[in-house]
Amino acid sequence: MGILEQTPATTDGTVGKALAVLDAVAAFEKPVKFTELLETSAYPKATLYRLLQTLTNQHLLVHNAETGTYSLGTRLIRLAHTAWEHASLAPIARPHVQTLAAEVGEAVHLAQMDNGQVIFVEKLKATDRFETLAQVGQVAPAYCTGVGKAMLAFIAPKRLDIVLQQQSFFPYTPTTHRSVDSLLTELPDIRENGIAYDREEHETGIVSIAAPIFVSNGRVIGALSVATATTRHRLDELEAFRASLLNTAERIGSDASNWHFA
Amino acid sequence: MGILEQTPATTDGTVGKALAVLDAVAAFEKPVKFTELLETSAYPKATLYRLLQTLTNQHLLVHNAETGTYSLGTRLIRLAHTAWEHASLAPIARPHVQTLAAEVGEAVHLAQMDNGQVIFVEKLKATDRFETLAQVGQVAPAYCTGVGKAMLAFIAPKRLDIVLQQQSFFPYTPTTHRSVDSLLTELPDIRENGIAYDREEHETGIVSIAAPIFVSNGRVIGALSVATATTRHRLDELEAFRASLLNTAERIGSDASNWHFA
DNA sequence: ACACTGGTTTCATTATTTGAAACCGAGTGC
DNA sequence: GCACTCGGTTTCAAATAATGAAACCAGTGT
Repeated sequence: MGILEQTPATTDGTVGKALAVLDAVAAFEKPVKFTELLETSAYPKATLYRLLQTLTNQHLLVHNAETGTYSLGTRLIRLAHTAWEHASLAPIARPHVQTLAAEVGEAVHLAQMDNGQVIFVEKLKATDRFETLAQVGQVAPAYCTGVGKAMLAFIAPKRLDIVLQQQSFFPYTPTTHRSVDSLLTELPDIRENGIAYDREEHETGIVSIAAPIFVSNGRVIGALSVATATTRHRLDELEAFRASLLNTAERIGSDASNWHFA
Repeated sequence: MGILEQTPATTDGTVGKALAVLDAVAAFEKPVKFTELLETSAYPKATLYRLLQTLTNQHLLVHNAETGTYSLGTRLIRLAHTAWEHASLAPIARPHVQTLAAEVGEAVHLAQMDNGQVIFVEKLKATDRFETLAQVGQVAPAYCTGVGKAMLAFIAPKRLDIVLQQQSFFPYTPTTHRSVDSLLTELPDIRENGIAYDREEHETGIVSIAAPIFVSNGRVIGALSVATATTRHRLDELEAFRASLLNTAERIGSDASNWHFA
């Protein structure tokens, strides 16, 4: 496998194609008509048609006969529920995250690395009664988030290379890292302190302090952060949560070690 | 298509098989070894092997090299996030559900029908700060839940027949409906009142009052319920929430009508 | 009636999937 | 050390499913 793969999605077989179509549907913000998809997708009419049929049969998509549109099906939600419960750190970490959230009174985020991106598997905010769960499952870039950088700093060099290539370095804000090099200079610091900061790099007005989560053999399996709006706290005030944060991350890691993460 | 299909899962193509394998993995509570799956699955060694590889390539599964186990991948969580946001009632209903939850001070559940089962797309509890979101995506039987019965009472007769066949009528508690007939006798009541009750039919000590949610053309698209433990309230006390419940259901329905449900 | 647009089906061709069997590497017991 | 089993992986010809150009069907507007 070359350093730069020609086709990133090595379209393995029919399943790959079907999944690509599924993603295409997901990419639209709303129910999508056959023709709209046809323009997007690389497959000829008949093929696309059959793929859609298959996906619909499988309840991954739902076809609304009246409007002739396709949207994502409920099977995905069901699957994801189990995925989330079994494959993610969330269930293990939940009690610890809750304690931390209650203690700091700010939003606590739990994230994992997913194919170069950061995926939030838990978001809790003690003050606000509701909200939160709308965002579980959200993804964000690794290079400009606290949790992302916390993980980047500790993953194996070989994987780091790959992941770095997946970063876009889009300049979300003035402080966003705009190149691999810029990002790389920060990582040693993070490694030394075991703490990463998001200095409004992803969203203006949002800062966070993040810590990696290690499993017993030393591998990073996720990261935990306390985030706040600059209108509420300055970044250096988050420093106050540093000890609790590290502590919680530590505890989650050890719990995870005794469970399904090697 | 006969009323009773010989093969319920008409294994369409490779995609169907892959999905079946995915479900098989999901069915296990923990990371699963190749051999364990082999025993379960109907496919020969080589085939299963390749399907697993494909799924892993596609990040639907994750393969842990050290322990040689497969578990559900993060791509599912990501997909489901969008599925949940776009395909479910949840985003539309959220504000209304929140208001209701705050008002009644009890757990509010929002559910949709999914292939004969009830799938909870939102669960909120005003008192308890956290909890809840662990359960979004959970499924439950239709015949013994408030939301389930609320929907059953109003779906098209043709669909009702099919859905009824998908019910197990497992007697969870003494009050659980134990046959189609038993359930059917209750539906007219529900239709008349526009309200369904769960009289500890699914779980001892848990009762609920539920209302269907209609879209402008009269189709049911979901149901809303207020649930409580019998230790906190008796069923007839839930009656107090009836008006608010119906009101909220109504409002969600009309919002939904103006959006992607015909 | 006529030409379109949007979706569905046909059918011969092509490429993918299939699975029995062979293979491989790492333990394990002897 | 050697034969042997236990996962897991790969081979290769045969079987099957996917493909896509084109034909075909509604509806719909004109």
